Amino acid sequence: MSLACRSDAGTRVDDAAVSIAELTRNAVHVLPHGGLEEKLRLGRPLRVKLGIDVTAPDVTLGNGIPLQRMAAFQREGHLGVLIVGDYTSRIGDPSGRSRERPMIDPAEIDRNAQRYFEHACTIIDADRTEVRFNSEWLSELGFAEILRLTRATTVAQLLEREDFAKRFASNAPISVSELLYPLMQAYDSVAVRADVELGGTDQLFNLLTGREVMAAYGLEPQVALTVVYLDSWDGTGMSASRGNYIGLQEPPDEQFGKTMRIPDGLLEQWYRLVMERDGVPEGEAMEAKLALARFVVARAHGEDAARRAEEHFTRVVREGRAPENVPEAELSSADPVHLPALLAEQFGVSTSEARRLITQGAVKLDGEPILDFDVPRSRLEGALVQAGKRRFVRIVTA
RNA sequence: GCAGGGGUUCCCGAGUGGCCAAAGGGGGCGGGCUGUAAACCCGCUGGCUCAGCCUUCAGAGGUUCGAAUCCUCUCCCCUGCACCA
Repeated sequence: MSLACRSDAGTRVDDAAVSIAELTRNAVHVLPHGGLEEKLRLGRPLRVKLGIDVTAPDVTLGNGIPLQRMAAFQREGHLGVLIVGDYTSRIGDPSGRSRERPMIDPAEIDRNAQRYFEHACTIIDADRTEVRFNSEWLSELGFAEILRLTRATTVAQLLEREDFAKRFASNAPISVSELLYPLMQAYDSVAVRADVELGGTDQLFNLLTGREVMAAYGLEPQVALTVVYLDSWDGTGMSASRGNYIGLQEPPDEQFGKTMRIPDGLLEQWYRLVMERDGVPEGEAMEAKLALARFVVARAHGEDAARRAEEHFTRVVREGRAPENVPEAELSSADPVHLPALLAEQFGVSTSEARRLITQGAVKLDGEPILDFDVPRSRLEGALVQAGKRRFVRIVTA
């Protein structure tokens, strides 16, 4: 595996006025107390670990929150270590109900890891990041070694994890392999000699188990640093599996539009977590949200893209006009043209749905609603076809 | 292994022989209002050149004029009990 970005270069560590506050910004737990200060006093680049999920289709803005912490460490000269749980995901979660779920094949994991890394690099510093696959060490473990690992903790301790505790209390099943999960993750910390491990608040238990296990292996335990979760426009945590996410590398217009969709009540949280600003500027919520959207796009795609995305948003969404660059499509030779088929092809909907859109008056030809399924070719040539507010296509003659 | 409870359309969840492409809610889409916010209102939400036809209620058979609903077998999930290292 050749992930391009490994470098131990630049070991500048300012031990003095390093801002702990900056490193622990938006942190919920930093354990143990004083642990981070102690690590920093070592005067060498710290190894800051973060486990990443390569089964998900995209890297989200929510994933970006811990990545931003990693970036903060990197700015101080420390090293980020991204752990790809390829081995862990190969084991799979046996409690899942989808029996069919095929093991993700290694090639796909590689692709996803590469993509994750590229996306993450909009936030973190590629030159100070190491990407490791945990199969590298986990696949080497023999049974005796695994038993040694399990001796680092006890069932009672593992059962303290909240979801385990709940399930245990309610007699819901807990598989042994699930119980082993935290241990595998902990072993990763041993393998990469982590000084700090980052994670969402739900990871606290796993991060602390990492400390236990490291100690059992005679290593200085890592510092556990958890950060707040980012809520999405539906008020629940942003997650790739729920589909309520903004991808770090989504097209600018998408990122902009989705950001504008968040409820005003989330502005304060997003300013704090995403922009790392302490307060929302005075004035219209709308203005604050526009600034936020610009920030999100600019970080991923640059200032120019952010400006264009805002222009696009203003033009298409606020003013209801057609965008500047409308994709073009050619007509097949039929006459009259069957509109549902055209819409289905151009906008990726079923013809049944296309029919519904037409029936509901959502489809417009040059701004005029059209209610017919079949339209004369002549009427379409050169016309701007619109479905709803956001889907446009220009018909061109070949 | 034994006993019981389950598997319904994107999700939750009703439905126990015809009125079922399947209640209700969520989500999504379209529209109104607007700031692609919130709140509220209306419509749509399996597929198909669509007043009709086709494919869905874990899977395979069967009963019936007719099955998501009844029977048989299979698969899977859950709960309890047992067994074993």
